Amino acid sequence: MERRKIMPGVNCFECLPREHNEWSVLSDEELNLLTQAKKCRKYHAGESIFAIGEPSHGVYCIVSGGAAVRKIDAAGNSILLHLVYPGGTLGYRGVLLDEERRSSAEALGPSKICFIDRHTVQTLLERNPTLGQQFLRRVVTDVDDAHDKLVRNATLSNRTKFVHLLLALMNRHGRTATDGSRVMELPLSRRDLASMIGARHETLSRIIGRLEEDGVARFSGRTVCVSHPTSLLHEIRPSLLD
Amino acid sequence: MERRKIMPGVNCFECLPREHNEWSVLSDEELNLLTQAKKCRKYHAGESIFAIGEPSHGVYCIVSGGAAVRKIDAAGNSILLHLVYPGGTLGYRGVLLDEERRSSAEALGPSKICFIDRHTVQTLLERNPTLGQQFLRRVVTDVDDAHDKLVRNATLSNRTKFVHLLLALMNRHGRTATDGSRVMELPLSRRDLASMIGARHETLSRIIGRLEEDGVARFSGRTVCVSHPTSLLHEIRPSLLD
DNA sequence: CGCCAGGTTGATTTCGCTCAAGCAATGTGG
DNA sequence: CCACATTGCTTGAGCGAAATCAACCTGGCG
Repeated sequence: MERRKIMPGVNCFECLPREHNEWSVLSDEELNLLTQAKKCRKYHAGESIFAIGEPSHGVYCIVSGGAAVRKIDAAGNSILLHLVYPGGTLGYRGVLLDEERRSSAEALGPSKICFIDRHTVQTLLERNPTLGQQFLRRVVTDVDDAHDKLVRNATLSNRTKFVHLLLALMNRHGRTATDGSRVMELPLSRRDLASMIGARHETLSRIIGRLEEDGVARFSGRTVCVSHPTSLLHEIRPSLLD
Repeated sequence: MERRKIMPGVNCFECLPREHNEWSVLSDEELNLLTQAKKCRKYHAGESIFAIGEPSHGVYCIVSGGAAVRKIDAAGNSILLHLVYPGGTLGYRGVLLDEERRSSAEALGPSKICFIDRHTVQTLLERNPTLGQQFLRRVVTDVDDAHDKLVRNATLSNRTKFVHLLLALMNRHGRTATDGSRVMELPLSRRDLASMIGARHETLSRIIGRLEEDGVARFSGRTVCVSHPTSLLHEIRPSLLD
């Protein structure tokens, strides 16, 4: 039998990531409602959060860990759209439009993620208009990010797109070593990394090889080391044409 | 001297496109406020609505005609992001995030477009929470569209992406002739069409040539004729592999 | 008339995809 | 414990799509 991994102890008052996202505007009374309604769960790495075609029962809030959002293209290829980190909210599309899920999500690593059912979301939105404003801000920044990605995809080479991705991942997952170099453990397979920049995994393999040849970064399994972080920034300069 | 093309006669009660968008939920009193606050203007084809770097003073509502939204990539290339049609709202990003414009917009053809200043938007949002919900729905569908575009860009060939674009444009601008063929006047230059699919304009030229060779469509200046509309749909099938 | 913007066409090269093989790590059933 | 599949990654060879560089054509328009 599947044992429910509900964690009753956690409450939203003490939730640290919550202080910096859309739920920060709730009153104590509303926080009480949220605490009782939400269902917090631990996910293990790679575990599915929701799948394409499911009804959208609610939104998910990342407490710790992270999540990856996927889509499937017309030919059946899996495309990794973006990653969500603590404080981020997941799955609002289906809930707000009252439609089936059109993307899937899975835990990036061991993660704690709260589920908030559609009814509670609706109630809170009606009771506290400020929450709607905050949600609006989140979604607008999401559309903004997507547009920036579209622009990059339109003109950049696979190599440059990958360097952009590396920089973004390094920001989230990297540590600065004592000698100033940056190191991280990649949270994704090469296939997924490739899909994020719209390339085949073989192509990504070659790009990685070339980055190593050029001394930009060193890859060993899922460990990446950039000895001179500015080399990455130098890569994405549009060859400054002044 | 520049003559202001304000049109005082138009009021939001009679605005037809408004009945089907986020502003449809306003009360009579709120509609009065909107009618008095909004500034309606006629734009001629290609006229700038707002530009990158400007402060975001308000949102724009398309009454008739249309608008094109652009971004500039790091190398200075102009990328056409998407088109907005009557009933659509423009420029909400800068207003809701209180930031400078990061895209520009221009009239697609002769257009009537209303301006609603940030203060009025804010007032209406606070006074009528349902408006916020409606706005939320609009922005969520926008982010959804952007994600779909990202997925298409990740895997499809330039030719297929262009066929997708043609279909979308045909839906908006096409007429069905007596013999069942579909005809439209392209609202955009080849350069802009190319930028929408992330290709060079030379490449688009060749794609158009090949589409004509293959009998899919005929191009003459800005006029496009698709004699058998299903041929376009047949193009975008992922070679149906059961 | 010359000039210019927008578009087409050609020649060449580069990039990235496809197909294919090989390899290491991991798992599985006998 | 071994034989064998499986999965994720790398590498190679060949090819095709698209970018690049360039010439040239057309229709405005001063």
